[in-house]
Amino acid sequence: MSKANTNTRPEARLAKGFRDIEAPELKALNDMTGKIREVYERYGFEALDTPAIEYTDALGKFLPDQDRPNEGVFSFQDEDEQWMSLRYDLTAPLARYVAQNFQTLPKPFRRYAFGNVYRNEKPGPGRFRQFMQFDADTVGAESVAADAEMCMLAADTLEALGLRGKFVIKVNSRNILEGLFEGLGLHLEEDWLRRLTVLRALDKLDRLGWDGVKALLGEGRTDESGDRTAGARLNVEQISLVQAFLSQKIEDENFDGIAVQRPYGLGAMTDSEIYQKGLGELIDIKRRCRAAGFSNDQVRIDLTVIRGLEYYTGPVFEAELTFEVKGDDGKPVRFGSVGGGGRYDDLVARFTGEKVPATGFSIGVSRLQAALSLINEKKTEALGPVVVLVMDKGEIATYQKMTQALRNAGIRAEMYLGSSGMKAQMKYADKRNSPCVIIQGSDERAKSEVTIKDLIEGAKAAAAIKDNKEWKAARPAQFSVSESHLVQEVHNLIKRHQG
RNA sequence: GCCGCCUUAGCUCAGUUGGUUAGAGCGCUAGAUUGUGGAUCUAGAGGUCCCCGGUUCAACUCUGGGAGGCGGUACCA
Repeated sequence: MSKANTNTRPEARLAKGFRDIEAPELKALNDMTGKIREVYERYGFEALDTPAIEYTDALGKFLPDQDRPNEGVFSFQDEDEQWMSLRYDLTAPLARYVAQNFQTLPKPFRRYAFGNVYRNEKPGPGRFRQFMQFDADTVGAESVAADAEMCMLAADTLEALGLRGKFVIKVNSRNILEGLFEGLGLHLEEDWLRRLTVLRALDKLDRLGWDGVKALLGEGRTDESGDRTAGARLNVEQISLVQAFLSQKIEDENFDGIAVQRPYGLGAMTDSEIYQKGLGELIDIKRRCRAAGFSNDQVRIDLTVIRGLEYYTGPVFEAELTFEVKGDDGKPVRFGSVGGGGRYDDLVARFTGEKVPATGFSIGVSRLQAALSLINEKKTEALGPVVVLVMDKGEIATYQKMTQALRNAGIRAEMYLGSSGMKAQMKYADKRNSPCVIIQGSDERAKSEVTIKDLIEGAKAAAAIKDNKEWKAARPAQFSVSESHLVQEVHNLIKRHQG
């Protein structure tokens, strides 16, 4: 290839917001999803896989008043000019599936799903444009019992992942917030934009604190970079009402009974029918969780939980990690929520016109894994395959036979497939993290033996040896056995290293 | 989207107040060691100094624009 062609060659690069996952992380991922799956199965959810691509209208993501899809979703047109999109969550495809198979499904329908979802947004630290979710949903159950179960499922799942005492499932209800809006005099029809702004502001409470949120509720806020965010233009009385409202203590420390402490002046707001409905839901969920043996630390009422803005209609949940980890720069890393969900009673109705109650919980697998990997800082690297060295190209059949014998005994093994000499083969095995290499040159062959070199022991021995010649003469951590004992000896060696 | 910072070897980064052959560490390849990975030493390969235009005798350096990356913020089912 001449130099002139250089600029026509593509650059080998990852698409922005996407990433490669290599063996050690893949293993951790598989372990983790296995544990989640086990809990979901135990709760009685049924596995369901749906495609990564759906028709855009089925996902409900066309821009308002336009025949173009929402910018946040990856979309393209097929040859019929129909818009298709990569799924951005697992709930919208579920709604489509339920609507399509409504007649034949058992109701309530309870399924779990696991897979990659895609969002066409600016990636950030720990935020990618492809990431994994693990969802469980109950469709067709109106009872708040179904919501309570979601909280239990979430708690049990995080317990199963070894996070006992390190997480909390926070619960709130949209109906509570609806009560707040009624109290503020913001009505659904004429004030929906301000209501949205209020929700957005409250959603930032954990990051900005009350000072920042108050600014956003009022006139707006200018951040450090000089970017201006418009506020909800509430007046001072309204803002302090919001703060007082959200600071209500709904539960006492022991939660033997529900103790509602109302700050002064909230009477009118908390008397509303919709607020009482929400309060009833929260108390019901708490009672059920307590009865099922979940503690106050595991499932807690928190009126500041907002969740998504679009489709939730009742209780909402958020799983949050409560421990702090310092990043490479020594600054604490925020994980935020690693999962969430809630009741969405209108999603299937988009297709059928029939209102179908549903509630679900979703784990952000990728984010949770990032958090877990910071706790278990030392990730033990998995052993690679045993490598059978090719000492003599004329004897490849013999080497292949040895390799196959190891494989048949359930041992990961491979014959060196490159074309380099012994030294390079050793380096290769080292890089593969092989437990040992198998050597049979003419010396061993003459005696019908093989040499097994233990790379892990060898590495330890090498640490003590300064002089290379001496070390090589000693040939540490290797031994010869008769050909017939090869499999057994390798088996023993691997067993030793796996503890 | 908005604001700020950044872009020099595979990686992490020096450097040139604008001057001729652009450096280091790590990594890689090879040799010292003709059948032995990880220590040590030596050598070698590897660069359109992000791209396009402008100023200049001269641009990797100054300037204008663009792209990409990072961070904050906004949006986020």
